[in-house]
Amino acid sequence: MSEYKLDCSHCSLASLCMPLGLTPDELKLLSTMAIEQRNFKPNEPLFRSEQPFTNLYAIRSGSFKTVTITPSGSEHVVGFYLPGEWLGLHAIHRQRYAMTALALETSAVCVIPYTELTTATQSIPSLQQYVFSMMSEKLNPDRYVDPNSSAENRIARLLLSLSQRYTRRGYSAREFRLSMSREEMGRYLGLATETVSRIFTQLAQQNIIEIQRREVKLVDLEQLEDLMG
Amino acid sequence: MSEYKLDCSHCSLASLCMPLGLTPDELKLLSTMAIEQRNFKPNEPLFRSEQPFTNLYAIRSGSFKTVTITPSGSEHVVGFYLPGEWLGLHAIHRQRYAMTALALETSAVCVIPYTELTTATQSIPSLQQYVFSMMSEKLNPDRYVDPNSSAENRIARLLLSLSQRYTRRGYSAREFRLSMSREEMGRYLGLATETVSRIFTQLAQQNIIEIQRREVKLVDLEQLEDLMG
DNA sequence: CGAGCGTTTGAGACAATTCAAGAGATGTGG
DNA sequence: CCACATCTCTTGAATTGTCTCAAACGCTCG
Repeated sequence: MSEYKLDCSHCSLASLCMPLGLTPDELKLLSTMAIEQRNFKPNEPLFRSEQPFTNLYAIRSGSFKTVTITPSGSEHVVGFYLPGEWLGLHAIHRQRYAMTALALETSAVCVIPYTELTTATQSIPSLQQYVFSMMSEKLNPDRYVDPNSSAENRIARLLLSLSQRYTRRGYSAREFRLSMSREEMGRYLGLATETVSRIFTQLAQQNIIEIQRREVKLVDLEQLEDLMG
Repeated sequence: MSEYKLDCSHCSLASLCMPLGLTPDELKLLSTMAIEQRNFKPNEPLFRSEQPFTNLYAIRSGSFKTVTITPSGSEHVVGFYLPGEWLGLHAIHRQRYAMTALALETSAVCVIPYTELTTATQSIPSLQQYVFSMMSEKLNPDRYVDPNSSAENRIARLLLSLSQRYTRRGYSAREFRLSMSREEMGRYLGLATETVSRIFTQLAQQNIIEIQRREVKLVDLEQLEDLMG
């Protein structure tokens, strides 16, 4: 986990992570924020549940999962995070992280100190709007697993969600590499590992997807959308 | 659906809905916001899915549910809302409501025009903080149904969530009236109506709760918490 | 008092889980 | 660079929790 100084105004992900259309004055203000970069190896924690909240994190590269541990000791996956997405917003309220974030692969994040951010949002209206909007996006129902839906439905949703989010980041909408294991998908979707595996083979037999280990190809997007119900 | 002019500085719910500790100057600024009250009968819509987003709503009295309709026509309940809680935050991002909000009983809300709110947050730091905090709270994992959990677990969670939220509002933590039907609970928790009913009778037989129709009494809070696992 | 809706209870069906085993990758050390 | 250990993924068979279908009960309100 190493660190570098960064300036958002020169970042290639800025159009995703902070798409603001700032005036020169505002840009100057933004670059007073002390943004650092930190690098992570697979399975390294970004923050841990119950730690005091200080920073938000924007993903530069790689991916993360957030997890909670139930009192009975099993791990529940709360979400997956891709480049350009922010982690830690849930902790503003309690001033403590309520889950643990772990790197799914070699990854890098920008560290955004929360107090510096709120100072900036106070004088940059479009930045305030952006934070509101980003938090609002996460409140939308399609961001959560519908407990009424079938296993097939949940997996279709996850694949399409990943597809859309990769597309926004300039990757292929139809072909990508899953950075999480079957078990992690299961613990996110509320399904047994075996069920995830079975559904994947089913979808492949129906020629809706092709899948070899973690490489997926969405062959028939229309049928996949139909499965979402 | 009738309307009245309101001033937050004289509202009895202000300590819940906008607990800000404002300076006199800030209070003056806040009271320039044109807050109206609207009243609702059971099952009246507050907003509908796909309508353009203009207002946030704070509940003064009564309760609401938010629902989405799946393409196959069935209703999924996304959440329940009690006095002091805000509705519509999810719509900031798309500038459109993504669900329909319906009154569960006779209810009243404060209408908060979003543009006026963001103007106010820009000059009242504690108000900005409050909005961030409120949105952040909704991102916490205990706000969502864990698709991994058993029917018993889900119902225990819902009961305890309602209990806590009623407590904050000065009602009894142990005894309250459910404003939603078994069916609505089921559609929220991802369970059949019959399952909800069965679990309630089970919990009553174990002397963990007492329940008669919609009147609940949480007899053994500890055991109920254990069930949350 | 009867109509209608919400709730409860029972029995059979089914989707997903658990348990069990094997196949296929990936990594390590000699 | 191969051999072995380990991890992940797949497949099968039995089990189980929840759902669906069906019917009866009990409020509530006209």
